[in-house]
Amino acid sequence: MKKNPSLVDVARRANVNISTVSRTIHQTGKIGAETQARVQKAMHELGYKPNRVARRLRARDVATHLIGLIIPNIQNPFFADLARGVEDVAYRNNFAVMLCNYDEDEKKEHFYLDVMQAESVDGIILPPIHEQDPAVLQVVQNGTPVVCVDRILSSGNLDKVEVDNHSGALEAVKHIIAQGHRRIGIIGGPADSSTGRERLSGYKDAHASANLAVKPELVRFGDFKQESGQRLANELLALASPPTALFVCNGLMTAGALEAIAALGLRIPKQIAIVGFDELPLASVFNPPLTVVRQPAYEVGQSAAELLLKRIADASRAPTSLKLQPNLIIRKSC
Amino acid sequence: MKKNPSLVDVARRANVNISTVSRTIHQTGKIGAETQARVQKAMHELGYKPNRVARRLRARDVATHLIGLIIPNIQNPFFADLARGVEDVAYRNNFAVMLCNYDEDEKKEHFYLDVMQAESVDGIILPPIHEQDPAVLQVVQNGTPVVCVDRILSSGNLDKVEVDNHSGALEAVKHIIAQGHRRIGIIGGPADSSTGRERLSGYKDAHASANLAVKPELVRFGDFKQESGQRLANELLALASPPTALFVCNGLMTAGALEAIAALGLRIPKQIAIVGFDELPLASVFNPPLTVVRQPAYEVGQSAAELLLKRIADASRAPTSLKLQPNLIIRKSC
DNA sequence: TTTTCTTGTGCAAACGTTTGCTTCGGTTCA
DNA sequence: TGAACCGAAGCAAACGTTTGCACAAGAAAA
Repeated sequence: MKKNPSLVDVARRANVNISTVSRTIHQTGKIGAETQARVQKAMHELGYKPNRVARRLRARDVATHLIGLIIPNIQNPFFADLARGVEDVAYRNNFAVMLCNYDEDEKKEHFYLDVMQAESVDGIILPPIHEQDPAVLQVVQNGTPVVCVDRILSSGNLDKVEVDNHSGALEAVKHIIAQGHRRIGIIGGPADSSTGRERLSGYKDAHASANLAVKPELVRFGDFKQESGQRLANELLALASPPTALFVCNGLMTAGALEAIAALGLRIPKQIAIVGFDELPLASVFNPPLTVVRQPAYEVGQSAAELLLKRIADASRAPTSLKLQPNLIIRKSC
Repeated sequence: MKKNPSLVDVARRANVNISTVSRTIHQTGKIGAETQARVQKAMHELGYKPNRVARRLRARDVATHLIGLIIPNIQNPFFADLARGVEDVAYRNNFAVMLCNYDEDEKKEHFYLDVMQAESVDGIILPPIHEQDPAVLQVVQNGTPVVCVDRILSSGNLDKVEVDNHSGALEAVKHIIAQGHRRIGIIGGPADSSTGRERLSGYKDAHASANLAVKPELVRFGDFKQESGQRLANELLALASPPTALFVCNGLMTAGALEAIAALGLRIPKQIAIVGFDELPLASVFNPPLTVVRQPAYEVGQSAAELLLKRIADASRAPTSLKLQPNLIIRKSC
């Protein structure tokens, strides 16, 4: 294992003290021009790369150029897009991103939260697993900047970026109703997630504004994974009087529901109409093309990263809360 | 910023030396039973969490439980699956994963390679951007364990996990030929990537074994992103005598090609048949369901992580090279 | 000439670990 | 009664930075 050159090596070669080298790198303090040149030369010759670990250890109070991103599931295209948004902004600002998946598993979320603190990242971006997550609050109290995305935390005065789930769902279900549907099944998210709740409330409000009663048997709660979409769609479609349209609250579950529909041989939209949350890679070329609520996932990631970077630069700024608008893309599935 | 408790705090509270605390944690050296108990108690009361940064700084020669994963694009489902494979294995072994996207951009790849070395990760998993990537070799020479996935490095005797691209493409194109097609367009990957080359060679060999000539105008090279799939499909389909079938060398480009086909209003498979590399989320419920070469992406990630962990544990083991088989899933698009 | 600023540089502490070495009391063995 | 050993715990160095402080030498001010 060849050791990387350190400050000491550079200093020795340039015949100066390590502090001079450090100050040359950071342009802090007064250093004579020709000394700087000598140091630069030595660094170059040795191929010196600062050791980020040592830097982080020493300077708790200084930006270490590392942020953490903890997401439920990288296989969900929504989060993949979001992650790209975060990463692109980070890269432009010379930050590295440490990305972890918690897979909707609270234990895993906590493990990664611990890891990130132990790595002393400059800040963390995450969708909290549910609205009162004491572990996240704990981190905040420790002084680590946190930006919530997608899902929010009920307590805690934090920077956050969310999507207007209520209005997205409202618009979608209004559209479904406008197509003449009266029995509309919903495959929702977990009841304790803010996104799940808000989308459900949009569904309910759309019913209310059309003077339609919500039928409890048409309301199901999934876990945002594909399998639950399939299972719940099957349950709904097996009802004595099944829904004529389905509103599915995320992309993966929509894919699952589509599988169920395909297996049953039902025709879309005649026998069963469907509107899903989240754009999917093949949605526009699907046959029929899918009507979906498109979330600006990439932009959510970007904004969150920008907010986090601002907070890292200035811990005292007032928390900002952004709400991005989704948009209903009407195609042929409803 | 509340400071996390350190070894010193624990030691003070338990009335012992920090070394005793450290040794209690790692069960190294002889520590009396009641001392251990006292230390445990103190750690618990203080909520002590070891500082990973300090640990990494101190112990260059000891596993620091952090591995790096550098991938071209997290928005490509193949890599998302692969990443999950890596992450699951890592998590089971108490390793954290630092994930970065280089977006097929060499400068970005190098930036992240630098970052990971500077973070002194225990090892790195990556698909090299092309076959002779000096930066990667440099890292290897520095003594950092590296496992290549998906794409390989021509020099360097490394652990690697690849997919049998040649046989996957061969089988797929043989199937296309067996369906009666004689003019088969290929939308390939970059010519300097091993995956691109191998898939192309499978395409050629399938032609050869059927005594078919490869028509140069039917061979196009994309960049594994969606846009290029769309553009090249349009080019191919605009030919004076267009292909009757398309073989598309990755999932994102397949989605792009599908867009082009949909825009042209062509019917699959009658007017244009299509087989793509990579399974896609909606492929099985697509209309018609897509015939694809499924790559065991998750398993590639798993195996790579296992290999890397083994190498971290024992630097002197002989490099292992794994080749996983893809399988052709015949559905209705060809 | 002496005093007071600059300017450029070095010294050394600190961050939180891990670990080789030392120390110290107590057994065991001759 | 020593010599030799052993088990338990402490001391201090090291990892590679950053940074407050000290210091020397020359310049400016008195």
